[in-house]
Amino acid sequence: MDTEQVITRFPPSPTGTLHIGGARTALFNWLFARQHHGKFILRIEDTDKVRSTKENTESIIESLKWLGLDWDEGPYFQSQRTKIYYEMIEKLLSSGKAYYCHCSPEELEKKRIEAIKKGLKPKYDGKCRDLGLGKAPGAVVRLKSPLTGKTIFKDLVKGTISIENEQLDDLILQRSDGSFTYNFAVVVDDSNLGINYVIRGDDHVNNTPRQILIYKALDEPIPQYAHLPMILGRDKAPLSKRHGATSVMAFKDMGFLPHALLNSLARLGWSHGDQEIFTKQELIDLFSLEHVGKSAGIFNMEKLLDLNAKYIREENDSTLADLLLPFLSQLGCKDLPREKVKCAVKTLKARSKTLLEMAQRALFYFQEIDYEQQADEKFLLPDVLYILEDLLLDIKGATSFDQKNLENIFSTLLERHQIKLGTIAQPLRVALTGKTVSPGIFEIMEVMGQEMVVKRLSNAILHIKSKKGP
RNA sequence: GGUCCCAUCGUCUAGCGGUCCAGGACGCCGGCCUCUCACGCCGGUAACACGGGUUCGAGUCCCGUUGGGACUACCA
Repeated sequence: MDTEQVITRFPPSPTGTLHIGGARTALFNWLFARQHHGKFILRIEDTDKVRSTKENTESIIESLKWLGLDWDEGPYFQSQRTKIYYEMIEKLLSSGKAYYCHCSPEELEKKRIEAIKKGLKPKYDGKCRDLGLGKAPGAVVRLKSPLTGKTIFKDLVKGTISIENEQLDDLILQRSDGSFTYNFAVVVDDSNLGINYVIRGDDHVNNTPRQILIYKALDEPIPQYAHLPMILGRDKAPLSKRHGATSVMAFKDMGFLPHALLNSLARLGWSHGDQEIFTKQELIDLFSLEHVGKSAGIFNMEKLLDLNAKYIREENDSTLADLLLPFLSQLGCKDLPREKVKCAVKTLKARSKTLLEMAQRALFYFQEIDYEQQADEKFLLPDVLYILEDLLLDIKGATSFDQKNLENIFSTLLERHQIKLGTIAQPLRVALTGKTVSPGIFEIMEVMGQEMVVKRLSNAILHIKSKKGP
């Protein structure tokens, strides 16, 4: 009975797409809810009519789905919940916890500037606080917050935080145009939806006391708070657009596996001893707010890359082939035979950090090749011509084309010419792929198949001959 | 300016007074493996911001300094 159900929430604002900071906040809320068999609610904070877009909302939802962070309720839209806000404003007004203020923005701005000039805190002077003013055009509703005392709360990651109430001013709850401010809407929504754990970014710590005051005025239970440290860019500045691709969808497009991103996000700020790799279930079981660090961190791209490579290596070929197809298609290879893609994947999974990289490396299997200039100059030389010609004969005569048989063909060829594999491996590699780097030559020949190998080898031979010139 | 928060290798971090001349991971540098590149394996590089306390003993507790960040809006 004492175990109240845990209810968390993720409230993105559709003024932009979901970036990794938001994604981590969502992840921690999701983990916490899942671990406690509670509820995770999605709420879209679209009260900023000017900057919010439908596209962003859709993109955020798509990102969350891609990451596999499913929600139990919502998405709720703040823009559709105004009725509740009106009711709560009424409640505060009638109980004397809030009041109308007739001060004009201009008047306030003037006072602000004067206060700053005098070195004072630029807060509202409480002019209309006890005037008992009524509703009027241009009036706003302010919270009548306590002038003395302290507001204290126990943050689950930062510890006890306290602030003198005199530092806080009578903040506006409802604007003169009738719309509601962020701090008010959040409290009303969280309270209304039964949110009892608020896990959010560090940038909200200073808002928390203000929000607690609203809860108190509303006479509603105050949730538990956990403030996560910020994620910084390379330059140690808070993450923003100028740090390049930070949106979750950009990571998808770069060829990252959702779980790799999730794992890497989880380890930014949270830790479980020395463990680096976690399955989703482990994350759910082991996550703990107590082990969330207090200091901001820089997102480590190299580490993500490494994790992604690890997960690619461990993923099965068939799944990878499905994931790879769209990337290949993007690069101009459409309608490929899935089986062949799967074989290609097998040769490339240990050497690709992202799906995009894998697709690029796989291109020679599916597209006409060009010789890289340096590779051509260094390896496609007349002195290996006779070996390649001899090899071509063997290849043409091969009755089966699996790796085992290819290796046999080669060992007799090497024997016959008294050479080592090393002498023809690179020329052959360039002949077949156009590059000096590729999976093992027996692997790629098997995947390419006899016909393609014959063709590329013949082309290379002609190419070398043409070089000898007249 | 005021208020609040933060501070261990380049980066992410372990560390909840002695087991730490500080451990793991990524990166980087060597080596092994080897048909190239990877993978894998082995080894190396590198940090408790500074100054005072408290204590028999401090990376770990307290205070200060310095340096970061957040908030201070009729933005969210």
